[in-house]
Amino acid sequence: MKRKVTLKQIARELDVSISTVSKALRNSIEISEDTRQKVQAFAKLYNYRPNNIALSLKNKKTKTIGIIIPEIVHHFFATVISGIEQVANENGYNVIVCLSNESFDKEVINMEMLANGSIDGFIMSLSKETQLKKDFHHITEVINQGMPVVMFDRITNDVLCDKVIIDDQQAAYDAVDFLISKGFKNIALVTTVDYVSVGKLRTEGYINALKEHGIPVNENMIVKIEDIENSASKIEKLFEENKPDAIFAVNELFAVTSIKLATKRGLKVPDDISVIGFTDGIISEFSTPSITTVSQNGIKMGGAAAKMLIDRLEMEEEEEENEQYKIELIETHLVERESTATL
Amino acid sequence: MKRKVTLKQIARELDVSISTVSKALRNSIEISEDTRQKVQAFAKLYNYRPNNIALSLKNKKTKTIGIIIPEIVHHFFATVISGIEQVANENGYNVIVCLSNESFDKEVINMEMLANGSIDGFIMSLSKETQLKKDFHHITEVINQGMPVVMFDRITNDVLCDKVIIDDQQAAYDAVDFLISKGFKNIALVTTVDYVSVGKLRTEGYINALKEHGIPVNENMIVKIEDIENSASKIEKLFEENKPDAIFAVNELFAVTSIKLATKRGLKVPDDISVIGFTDGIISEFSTPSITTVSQNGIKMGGAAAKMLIDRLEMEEEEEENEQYKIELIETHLVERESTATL
DNA sequence: GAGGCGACCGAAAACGTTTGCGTGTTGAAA
DNA sequence: TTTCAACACGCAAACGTTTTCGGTCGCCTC
Repeated sequence: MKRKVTLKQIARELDVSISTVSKALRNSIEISEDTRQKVQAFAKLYNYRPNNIALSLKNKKTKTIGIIIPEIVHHFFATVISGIEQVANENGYNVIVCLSNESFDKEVINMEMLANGSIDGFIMSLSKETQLKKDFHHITEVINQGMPVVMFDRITNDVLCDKVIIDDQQAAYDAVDFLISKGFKNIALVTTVDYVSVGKLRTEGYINALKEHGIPVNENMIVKIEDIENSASKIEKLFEENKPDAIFAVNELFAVTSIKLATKRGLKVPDDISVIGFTDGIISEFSTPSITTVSQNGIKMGGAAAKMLIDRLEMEEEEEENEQYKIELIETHLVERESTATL
Repeated sequence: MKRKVTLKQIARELDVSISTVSKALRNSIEISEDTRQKVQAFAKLYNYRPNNIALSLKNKKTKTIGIIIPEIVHHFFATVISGIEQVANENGYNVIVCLSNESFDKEVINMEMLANGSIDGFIMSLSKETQLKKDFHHITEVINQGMPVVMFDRITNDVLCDKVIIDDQQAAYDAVDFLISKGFKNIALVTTVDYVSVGKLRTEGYINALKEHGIPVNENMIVKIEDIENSASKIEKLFEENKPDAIFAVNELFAVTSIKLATKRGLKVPDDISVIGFTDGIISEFSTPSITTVSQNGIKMGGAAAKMLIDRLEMEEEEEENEQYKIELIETHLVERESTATL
């Protein structure tokens, strides 16, 4: 077992000083051609690689991005990470991933853990609990210490920082507008409870679309789901009492669950009822029928977030002063599949 | 913007030495009660936290685990990460994730990047290209430098290290055995190309199950898929020429694709044909019909891998010498859903 | 032969910790 | 008054780098 070789060891072997070795390896003109060759040959032979930790300490830069998300077993978040990782890698950064599991406490602990020098900046999406508590002190604290933060998807306006989002309201509007253009008038909404920011915005988009087309909003057509496990009865009640001819669901899990329950009642999708989901994930693509959905490009979101963070990290001090926080909108588009028909 | 405070700054403010501050914070009896109080109060006020990088450099431990996987947009790998992260977190470790995107080169680059001090050990699953090339020098090199590696799922016997796998052959055998017990005799296999280790093992399990029940193995009933995009024609040909009454697919993507193509031909699942998949992911659970599958507990695999790695990392030197490499088998079980019937 | 210059190299500081050991001050015992 | 613990604290090294600032040659110039 040959341990990693250090500058000091090379210096000792070759009977020169540490600084000479360092300079020789970086091709400094201060060092004679002769010594340079010798050192480089030796370094190559012993496969010398500078120690990242020592470099980080010296440069006060870790070249590492911290990601804090609620869950990773969730196609959308996985695609975002994928997008972040790609851009990060292209720029010589690594990513370190922490999961809050939708818990406020774990989000705080993870942030504090990483904020002590392990990373250069954060990319994060809020946990449900954090959104519910509206307590963002852990984030503002980190920002106050000079560590940049980029929030995506589940954001809050109470924190000043760069953000990457989709226009949830517009996207929802477009989806419902699409249904209306297909001739549906009895359109139900399956959404989250209000404190989930994206759920709320999508709900607003739904309402706006109906209003603009002169369709009255019926509160009974709006189902708010807290917990997917216990959602069945609420959705079944919707079918029973309101007989919608179309459903707009704010995520793909709600969409596929709605389809399953509809099928169970003998309703055919899309012949008897059309369904549109949100978030173009595995489920929408592979379930039968495949689901028409608002595609939210996670790769793009992640990439944009990473780019924003790295840009800020590599900004000169002067620029930093007069740089405003930005909000980047990632465009969405409707992917039409089998779960929608024309009335 | 108040920058992070260091020992040095506290020392200067309080007019004591750095070592006094350090010892006071660690409650050393060397320091008087008085000074201790003063230092701790000051540290608390300014929210002092030791710098992780400096600690890493000193202790030669980063308390960070490197994960290298082919993809993250893949439910199974996401669950594994989730399992790793949980166990790692409980033990005070962070995880840093790198994706090889099934590329040998990227796998090598990522490993080299992390091996230079950034992490204490690796948990990894091989990329397809690496499995194809059978070139593992980057892994053995890392191990030779004294950095522990735990491989999971896509492993190789050419590298000596701890491993976490499922008994792929047995699990496949059980799945096919289940189909046979339901009365099926015309069982097709949709699998990967041979160099993917798990695909090969599952294929062997399929063959064994048939043989043990005296069912002849028909090569035409075995479809090997290289690329999911171009798989349709091969599977369609299978339906056309061999009319299987059941299909065993070695992953859920192959299973759902088979179902889709069957449905397209007018075959009803499970009335006309039964399908069993592998890997219990989102698709199996939510597609219609939901898919009977061999459940491969990613969370458990990840947790076991993390535990093995951490155990080894925290082993004393003496133990380390006579410690053998272990292979841990994670049990699988069949989840029966709607895609299988009794003949 | 003195001064200057360029080529080549080393010492040391710095990043932020921890820790073994040395040292000064005190109080009490002799 | 001397001696010796005990106590409280500081010094310095160490982890592995990079980089600034000198320093020592040898050679050239006048």
